[in-house]
Amino acid sequence: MNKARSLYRSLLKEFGHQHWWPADSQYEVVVGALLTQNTSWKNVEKAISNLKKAKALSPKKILKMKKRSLESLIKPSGFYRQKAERLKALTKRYIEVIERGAKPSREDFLSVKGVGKETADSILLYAFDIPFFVIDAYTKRFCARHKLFKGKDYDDYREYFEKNLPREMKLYKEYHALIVEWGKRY
DNA sequence: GGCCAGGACACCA
DNA sequence: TGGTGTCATGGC
Repeated sequence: MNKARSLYRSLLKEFGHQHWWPADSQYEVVVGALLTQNTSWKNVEKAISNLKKAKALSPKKILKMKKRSLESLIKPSGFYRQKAERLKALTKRYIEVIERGAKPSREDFLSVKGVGKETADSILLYAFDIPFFVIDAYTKRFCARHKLFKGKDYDDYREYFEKNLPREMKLYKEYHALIVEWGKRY
């Protein structure tokens, strides 16, 4: 067993299953992926709760809603002006992807302003069940701390994990969630 | 009361 | 390509 796999086993043993991504629908995952950018999940929960209470957590509602109204609902998640703008753009793309029917590509979401690699991969993995390994600041710290891998940029790290793990969507989901949990503690 | 969160982008050299 | 400023709220 390689080091990436054995570290996964220790994380799972220490923290247990994380049950990511907590959401009632696929679209809710997409919304959460954008709102959680550089933001604690607690604050994202408040924003999503506001959207639910306003019965606005659907692609059509979000698109139809006035930007000011959307801003006030997602305010707790911070950066609310740009997030309102970007959430609308992402939602528009999401609808196109769904209506097209075919499996979404990374570029489908990466090309949306405000969606970078981590957010795009989070959407592909957690909303669409497509095995892209999600990299974040914790992951890089995790690699350094355990002398697992030293990469140059995002895709270096992603490829490292994807080459050293079986290509299983459920494993990718759990591993990333565990690394985040690890990162909060250490 | 300061620090930072489940980032991304613009602008600069 | 690398470094820095900006966006903003709420929890600890």
